[in-house]
Amino acid sequence: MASTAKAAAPPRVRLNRDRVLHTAIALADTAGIDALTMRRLGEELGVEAMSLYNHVANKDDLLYGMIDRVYSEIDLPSDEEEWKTALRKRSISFRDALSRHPWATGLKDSGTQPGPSTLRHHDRVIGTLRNGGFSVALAAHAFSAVDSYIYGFAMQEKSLPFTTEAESAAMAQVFLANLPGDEYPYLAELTTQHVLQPGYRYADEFPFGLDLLLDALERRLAGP
Amino acid sequence: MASTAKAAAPPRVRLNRDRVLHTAIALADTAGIDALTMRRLGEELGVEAMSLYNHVANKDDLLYGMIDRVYSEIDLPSDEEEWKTALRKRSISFRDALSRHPWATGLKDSGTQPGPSTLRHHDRVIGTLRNGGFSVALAAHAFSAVDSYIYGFAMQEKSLPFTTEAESAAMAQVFLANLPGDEYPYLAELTTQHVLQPGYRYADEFPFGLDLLLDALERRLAGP
DNA sequence: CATGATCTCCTTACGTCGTAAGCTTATGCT
DNA sequence: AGCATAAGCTTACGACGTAAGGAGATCATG
Repeated sequence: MASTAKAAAPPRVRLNRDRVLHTAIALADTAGIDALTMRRLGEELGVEAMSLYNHVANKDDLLYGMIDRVYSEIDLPSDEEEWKTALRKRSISFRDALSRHPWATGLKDSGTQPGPSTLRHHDRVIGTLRNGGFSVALAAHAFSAVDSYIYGFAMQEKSLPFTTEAESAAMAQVFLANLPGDEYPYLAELTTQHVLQPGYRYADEFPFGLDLLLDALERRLAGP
Repeated sequence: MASTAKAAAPPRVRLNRDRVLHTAIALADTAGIDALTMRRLGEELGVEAMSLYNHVANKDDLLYGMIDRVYSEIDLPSDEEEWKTALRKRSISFRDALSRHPWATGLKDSGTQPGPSTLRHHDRVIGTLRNGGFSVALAAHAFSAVDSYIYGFAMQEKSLPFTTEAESAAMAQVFLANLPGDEYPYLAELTTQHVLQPGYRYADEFPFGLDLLLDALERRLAGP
């Protein structure tokens, strides 16, 4: 009887940092970063908000942990491939990760507390460049250029109010209808002749800029 | 005496949207975006928080207005210069603006409600490319690539916990001391041999990536 | 100039947020 | 078995954005 009572006792799953981070990311992905409140996250985990503080120092710590998890999802550059293809693959993987977790782009002070996955990622990217023949200075320049582009692209993609082709078309129509026809002629032209073309998705613009950068880097590496 | 009373009456300056936006930007610049609350902004203007709502629909509207103001600070590309130099100048002016107003980089949904200055800016940039011989599609690609880079660079710059050379050096020292020596060898190398070199400032990395992109675009324009 | 409408600004209040303090209960160690 | 430690809960506080509605100033119209 005592044992029955015990058996009926809550089959509660203990909380831990991993479960907290995992659920936080899932919540931010599906409901948006604004929905990620301590109370809501607690609810999602069947726990009161304040209990989360046993596994996370505060909300910023939670966010830092989430960001490091996103970095851990990025495929590291292979060191068996040429630097250019290795870097290209990891760049696409990087953008994919930011596209799966749009909230990770533009979190305040995201770079101030880099976690282990973040550091490892950076280290491997720089290593790929160095082993590809880049000087320390050129590797630093290249790293800054490529990652700025990826980050900025993800940011723009996120801030766009559409993602699918149909949404794009709808938005573009509204946009065109609302803007003073001849005041922004080039913008209107680009909208009708590019954005409104069948099959357009902003995400498809990504490889263009990436290859622009990688080709240019290759040239710098070979040239003077 | 009635007149004396009248003369002593509050020499109150009327509020208007322009004053609200101007003061909001100044506040965000000096005290950070977190300090920009409706109450604090009201205080700054000698007014109660709720009075602001006569000139601004809500806080998002305030932020949209601020962002459009930042765009209005960017030098538009001259149409008397070659596309490349015109775009280069405007890109540097763009980054300068984002550097003066770091809060403007990464505000949520910044692109969903473009204001008139934003639209004019985009229109002129696209126009510069079109008149420089870019096809509509190539202009769209180029615009996306360059502005993603600028945006991303500003983002990284903001998220870095240092700006001056002295701060960089101090941070780098702490960073090196704290990270597991041989776990991130390339990162360590880059830090000591690049970041810790005298005269280093991350902002100086900007022209490298920009010229990489512009040179590459020039080549695409000429080539196939 | 008078009078009514409209706009500006203020007061009060509500629900939500992150999280400090201190309690109770569960776990782990000796 | 008994106790230290950790995990989770309750309650509460101050700050936030902003809804509702009142008071005073300003403006439009006769």
